[in-house]
Amino acid sequence: MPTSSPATNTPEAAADDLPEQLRIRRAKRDRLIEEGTAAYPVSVPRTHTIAEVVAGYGHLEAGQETDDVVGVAGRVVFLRNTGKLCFVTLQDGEGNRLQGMLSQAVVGEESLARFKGDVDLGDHLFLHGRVISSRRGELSVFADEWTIAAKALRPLPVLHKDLSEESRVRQRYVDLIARPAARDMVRFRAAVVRSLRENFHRRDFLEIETPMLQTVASGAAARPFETHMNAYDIDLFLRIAPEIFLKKAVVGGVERVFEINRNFRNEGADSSHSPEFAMLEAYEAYGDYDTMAALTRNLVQTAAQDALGTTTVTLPDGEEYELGGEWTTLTMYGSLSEALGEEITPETSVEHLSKLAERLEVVHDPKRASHGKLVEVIWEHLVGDHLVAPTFVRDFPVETSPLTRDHRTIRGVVEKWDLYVRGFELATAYSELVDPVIQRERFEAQALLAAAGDVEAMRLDEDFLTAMEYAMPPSGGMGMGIDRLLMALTGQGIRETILFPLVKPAQ
RNA sequence: GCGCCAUUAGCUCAAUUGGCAGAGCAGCUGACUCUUAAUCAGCGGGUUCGGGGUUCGAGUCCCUGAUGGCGCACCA
Repeated sequence: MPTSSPATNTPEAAADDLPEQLRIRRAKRDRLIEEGTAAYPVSVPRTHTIAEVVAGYGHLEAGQETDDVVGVAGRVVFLRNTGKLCFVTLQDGEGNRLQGMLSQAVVGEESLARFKGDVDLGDHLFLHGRVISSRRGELSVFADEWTIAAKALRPLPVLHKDLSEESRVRQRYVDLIARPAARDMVRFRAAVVRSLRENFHRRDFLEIETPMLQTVASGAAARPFETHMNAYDIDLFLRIAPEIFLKKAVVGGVERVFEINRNFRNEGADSSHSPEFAMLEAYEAYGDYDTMAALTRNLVQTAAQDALGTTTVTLPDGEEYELGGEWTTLTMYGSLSEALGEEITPETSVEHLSKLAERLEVVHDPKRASHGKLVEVIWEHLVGDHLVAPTFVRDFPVETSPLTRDHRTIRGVVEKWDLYVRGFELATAYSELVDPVIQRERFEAQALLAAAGDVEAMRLDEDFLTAMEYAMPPSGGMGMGIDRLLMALTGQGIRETILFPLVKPAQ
């Protein structure tokens, strides 16, 4: 039974309501402090990281000892308090592990007894001593001194079982301690984003940051989050896309530009949609959707190579997915016509498309049925849902793409592609619409949809049109979901790729 | 938004037809100078997600709410 000191340091009697294990840990902390031992020292005299010791001494043979003395620290993830020789395994944030050995003959009876009584799984521990290899060949620090570096008040979860999916996202810090795949994802994501940035820098693209708080949320078809600014007493929106401002930058002469930042969409959340998600957008003056396709393929393949070391992705189920080489290109009308066995063109009537949709039992909102909407819905059903290998789908109907320029030769179609990877949309690109007169007409068409009740119709940004009237050079533009790129490179769901995904409060 | 499934000890999970709420790890006490998810002896630990109902009796059945997972819808 722990010598429960008078609970002078315990804030409230509520401590009595705590589960047994938390009460015991709190009592240990209080006792340490009362005895004059820091439970949370300001620092410990660390000389080496765990990784450095592993790298420097990993070659030791079983039983081999050195006289090299190190000070190391890490989280206790394994503890074996035997009689006169104790074992403890320390882990760093990357999951590197190093064993400590504490012998009564070296540290003395009193110190070893304190070690057994004070040190728990989950604590941060400092060890000072010689680097040796145990008789069983485990690299170890043979401690002559030890100190608690930070006392854990909560027990670690079982380390050889995964946390429940809910705990993983609600307490990611615990997930990171317990699950190697969670640790790997953090570093993998950083490597991917770094690869993207370096690739852009090599191409002389400038990275800029555009407003997140906007008076009009435009640039995409989506419902925004709303907020209010007190100082100006105006309603503001969290951006749904950076597109409008990036194009303004292009007008101003920032001719190769990109941004990697967060978008916010007030819509459903599922395994491939998050209310806030990281987006890459890039614009290139004097480029078009073909130069964007080449750029995008290089960005994805280079990121795979940089972060993964290969363009062959191994999915969680063990299957391999190839991102390397050239990618298939389809046209939307061509692939749809082929799948249907009849020619579908931009001239095909809404009535006929509606009948086709009905026959194929494609669900769609009849109130929003337009030629473009129907073509896309039927295409997704017949073609898109079955695309597995990386595929560019080109040349979309005009109605659903208000920011894209008309195709240079085909009437009723715009120069836009979507990149599909394993059935989801990874990226999209346009030959940007730069004619301010046509752009205004497109926005007016969207306004009609909005008036008819389409909450996702694109909003008009007057200042954007003013900017266009100063003339924007012919340009290509591209957008890619960073979280989706991580999904493509790992096969994981979007919530695993985001370190701290939004979760509903448990109440 | 709709449907299905889940929620039990610190963690991961059991509990037969409605009949004494359990295991492993973790914890506590003790033994052990080479342990690796150690072993051995012993001991604690529960608002069975919240609220209501049926019943002699509810973890289990019914209603309702919360959270999560999956599917559908929505998401150019």
